[in-house]
Amino acid sequence: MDRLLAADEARRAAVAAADSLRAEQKAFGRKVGQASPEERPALLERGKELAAEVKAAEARQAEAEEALQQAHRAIPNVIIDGVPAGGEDDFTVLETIGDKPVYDFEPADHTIVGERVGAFDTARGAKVSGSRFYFLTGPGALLEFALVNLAMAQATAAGFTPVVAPALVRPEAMEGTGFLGAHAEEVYHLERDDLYLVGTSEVALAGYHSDEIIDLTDGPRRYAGYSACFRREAGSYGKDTRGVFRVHWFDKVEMFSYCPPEQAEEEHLRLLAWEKEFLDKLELHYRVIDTAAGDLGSSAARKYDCEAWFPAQDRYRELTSTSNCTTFQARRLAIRYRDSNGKPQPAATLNGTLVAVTRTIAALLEVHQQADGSVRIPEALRPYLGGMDRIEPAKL
RNA sequence: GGAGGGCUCGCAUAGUGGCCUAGUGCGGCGGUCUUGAAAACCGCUAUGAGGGGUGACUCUCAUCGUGGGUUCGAAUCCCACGCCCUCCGCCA
Repeated sequence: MDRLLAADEARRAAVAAADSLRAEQKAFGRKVGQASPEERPALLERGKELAAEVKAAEARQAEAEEALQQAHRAIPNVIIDGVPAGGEDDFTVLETIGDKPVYDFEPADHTIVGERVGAFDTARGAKVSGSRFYFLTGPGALLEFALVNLAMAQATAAGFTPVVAPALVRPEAMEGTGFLGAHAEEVYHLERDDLYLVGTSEVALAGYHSDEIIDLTDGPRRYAGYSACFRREAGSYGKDTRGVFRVHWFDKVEMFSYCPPEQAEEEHLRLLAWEKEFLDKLELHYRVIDTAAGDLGSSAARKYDCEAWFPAQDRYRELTSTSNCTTFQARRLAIRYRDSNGKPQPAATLNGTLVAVTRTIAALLEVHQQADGSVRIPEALRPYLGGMDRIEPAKL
């Protein structure tokens, strides 16, 4: 913090120095313009000196501004009061919804169920693209579209603007959303074109209103973005290697909201409520956690995760996650709104998963499997599957 | 991939080295006039950084797509990049 204040002080002084020199040069320029051709050569000597001084002052200004930027970028977002302290395991459980389902047989891992009903093919995924890739096949492919359509229908009904967002973005968007900080190793980069593959459409949806002053007088602006998502999964070697639980690529519908900072905490709870509504429709048992400060990443000031119960793993695993980024992303991306005085101010940005397709399919297969090897389709999803109420085991 | 044209303060446009402290029109906002409105007239009209006043305000600097360069001086000249448009090629 001290470093930041010092850097800002230095920048202010450098700017003031450069400003006054520029003013002097400007006045001098006018004098030269009005001078007669005979008078000019004598004046130009002084002009050269002035130009050199201005140049030097501007260099110092640029340096001071860069230093301040660096100091700023190094600092992650400020955590909201009440967020649990500590690391990954120090979360607080806020609530638990539903009861653990009871099985009168030994529930199989989602990988087994998926193969049994022919929902995906990871062996051929690996053959074609490498480990952590897959083909969704038959009922799995249909489930993807059903889940996406159910999510988009819910979001649209709630007033979100549906969006299909680009999966490749420029460095500014990646940097501005905070993904080149602590999570830089997670991100795919295309060197040749200097483009990044997004890990979430949050990146594109935040970039959408960058360098804009948006109108928030009618309340938050909400977008539901669908895109492919790519994650290197560096540092997770050997973790969740089977099936489609943790993969390098998946499709996702993401909620994204822009609102005035003072409304951000209530908006965060609304996003959480929409996530819960969706999980309820899928008839899943899950809990909501308040992620600890050490596990927030650089952009979030608070993060709630919904973790569904996976019976074969006998664990709660993250299905959705919603972050309140307060003004962190908006300050970097120049996303502003006019406050009640008409003055531009950084807006707050928030995001939340509606459905991360493959992981949700994994949950559905594992949770709704039946003794006969079939998988029951939750009621809400059936209209999007032509009325199908169960997936039968594939032949062979 | 190749060739050409373009990017100016909400929109449209003027501006080819100093009188640009960026002009004009439209739109928008406020006012005068009016019973009310229209018209007419007057004023205002972006962003950032910094300074002055309790405040309505006011002053300085920067910004003409972005970044460099040339020059005493750049919207204007040079280079690179981004984006848009037209045509050719290729393509789902």
